[in-house]
Amino acid sequence: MEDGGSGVEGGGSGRHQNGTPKRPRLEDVAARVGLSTASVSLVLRGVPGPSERTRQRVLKAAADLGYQVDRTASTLASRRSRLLGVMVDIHSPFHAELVEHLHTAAEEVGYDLVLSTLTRTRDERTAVDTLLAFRSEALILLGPTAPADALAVLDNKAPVITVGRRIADTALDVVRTADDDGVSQTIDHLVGLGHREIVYVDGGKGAIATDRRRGYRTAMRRHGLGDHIRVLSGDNTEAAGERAARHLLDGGRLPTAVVAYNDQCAIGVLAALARAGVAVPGEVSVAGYDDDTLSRLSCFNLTTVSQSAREQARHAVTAAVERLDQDRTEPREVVLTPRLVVRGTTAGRR
Amino acid sequence: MEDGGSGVEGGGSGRHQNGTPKRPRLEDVAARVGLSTASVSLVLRGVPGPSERTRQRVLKAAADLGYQVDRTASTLASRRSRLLGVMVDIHSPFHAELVEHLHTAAEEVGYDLVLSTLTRTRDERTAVDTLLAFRSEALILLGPTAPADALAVLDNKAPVITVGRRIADTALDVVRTADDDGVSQTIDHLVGLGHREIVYVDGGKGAIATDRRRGYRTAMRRHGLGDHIRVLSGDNTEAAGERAARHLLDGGRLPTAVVAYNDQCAIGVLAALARAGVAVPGEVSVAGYDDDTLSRLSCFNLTTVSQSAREQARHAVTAAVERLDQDRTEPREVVLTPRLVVRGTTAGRR
DNA sequence: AGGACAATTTAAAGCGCTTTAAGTCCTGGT
DNA sequence: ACCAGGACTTAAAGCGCTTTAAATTGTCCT
Repeated sequence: MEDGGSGVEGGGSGRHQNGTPKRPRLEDVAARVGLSTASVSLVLRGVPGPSERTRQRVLKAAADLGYQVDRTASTLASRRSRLLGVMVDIHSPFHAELVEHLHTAAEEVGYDLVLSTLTRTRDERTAVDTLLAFRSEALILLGPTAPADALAVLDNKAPVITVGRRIADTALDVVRTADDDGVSQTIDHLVGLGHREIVYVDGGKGAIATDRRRGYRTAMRRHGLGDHIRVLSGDNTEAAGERAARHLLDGGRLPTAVVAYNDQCAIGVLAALARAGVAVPGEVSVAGYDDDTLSRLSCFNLTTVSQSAREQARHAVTAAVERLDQDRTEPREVVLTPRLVVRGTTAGRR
Repeated sequence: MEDGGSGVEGGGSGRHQNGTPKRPRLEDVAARVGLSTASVSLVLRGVPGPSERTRQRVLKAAADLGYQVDRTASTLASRRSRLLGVMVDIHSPFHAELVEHLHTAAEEVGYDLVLSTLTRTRDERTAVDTLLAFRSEALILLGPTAPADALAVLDNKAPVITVGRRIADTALDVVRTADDDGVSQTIDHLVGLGHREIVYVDGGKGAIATDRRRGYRTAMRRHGLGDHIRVLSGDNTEAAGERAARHLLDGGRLPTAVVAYNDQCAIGVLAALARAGVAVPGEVSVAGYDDDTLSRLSCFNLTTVSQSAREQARHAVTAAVERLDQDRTEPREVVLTPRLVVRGTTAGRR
């Protein structure tokens, strides 16, 4: 009861004016309870040692003062930021999902996230430099496009965990799904429904596109449909899907199914077919990839492939923690199996 | 030429192992050129004073060492983080756009951004605490839902700039667009095309929804169409749009135009109408709000209202800078005029 | 040569916290 | 009584940088 004063500070007392924020420091809390900053620090971090009585008083004082630890100071002092730097493309719904799960996974192991985003005017280099400036202990890069050797150099500054992209023979940690497997599952599904003429709309020359295309080819051959393999050029846009579909429509005979590189592209296909009066899935079945928010819209209800964001996020965090706290040094590649999500755009042959 | 050594450090020399990152410090750079850390600091920050020769040598040494300033240390030492904390909903395409412009605007005035996102398990409180822990000098909150008084309390810790939401009589800075005006423009457009029976699908009870609804009512009356006012309950989801449209379809007589609270909702309307074989815009015109990525998809090509993300972002950063560097203390509210984007879902009455 | 003055450079004191080694107090045991 | 040992506390030394006041040079006059 010998505490000097109590209760919340007078309203508005801490108002920032003339650039004098007056944020309470550890020392202020210490003074309030007549203890050293060392003890207060111990209590606030939950380190065992301080007595129960001290603990209570400190906690109360901190709450009264509205004390909040200053990360910059504690990072500097402890030589640990407990921060995982995450590079994301803020326009990607899939990245959004990953970030969501990264947050919960990181929290469980006592780490925080700092996000740095790619934009039209902000390249990967800038984004990563920002993460490093914050003293991130590890870098989780979502779908980086930088060349493998650049990533390897980066790895010298902080462990790099690449998510969603295959990287040939490097010492980096990689978490991804088997893209070829995903497309393969789609083909199996379609063949199972009786389809034979299945066209694939390509996604360009990236590592991911390459894998998905391979998955298509391999699966077709496996089903003895090597002669029906047909790849139309395209990319990850709706426009590409439309173009491909129009090409098919102009070509006279339509295939019975179209598998697109991703959902955006698939939706372009869908739009073009609808405009031409072709029934989906009545006359033609269509499938995408990514399980984008788009694909779930009831007006599309697109059959697609889900990439298990949750699992990828957890593995990425685990990989980081192993590097940081369990000094693992050999690289690890985690390849997850994607999951086919059958919705309304695929059906048996008429 | 008296520099000790030169060129890039041996490959992989800085490898982190056993948690010993060995990141170069200012002192290392200083030692390399035989100067004090004070001089190096001056050069690296571009402060005038150091001679040209010193400048060159320091810059080279820093580059050779791969030196990168440690934000935590400089923030602590300078008592300035030059950081603007931004709270975003990472799933929102509109926020994504805002962030993109916030980045460029902030960079122009020498500030950096730190992002903190809302997720299903991460509330506004947590997000804001994180921003404060990083010592953000101002908080830019995108579409916060916290009550006005909670925001006012927050404002005592750092200037708060609320974006995209109206806040009644507080001392906070607000940047937003006139939601009522946006809907109003849509109505004007439709009336101009000859429509009279225009139904509005509501967005619920938030501040934004209220404004938009009011815009609808006011505009209808202004055109002498008070008798035709008809508001269907709904929310910000596709499902709500479908429900509303089905209600209209079941009701027998269709209106000639439907204006929805937002694009998601409008797309639900579109889907339901399409399923029922109603031609858009042939029989019924439809309009949304937000100029969502969705609305631009050629398969929707939705007439909608754009919220000028770029301008809102610039104003938000300006407001923050005025508070921080030009000690403005009176609150400012910036209300921008939204812009109607006429696309393919609205047309003259048949 | 001597001194005033401008141009550079730097010593040193922190920023707000963590951490380690060193206390300070009590309890008991003997 | 006295001391070992446990339970708490705390003094003090940084972390990697910025910043201010002061020191060091160099330059130019008279």
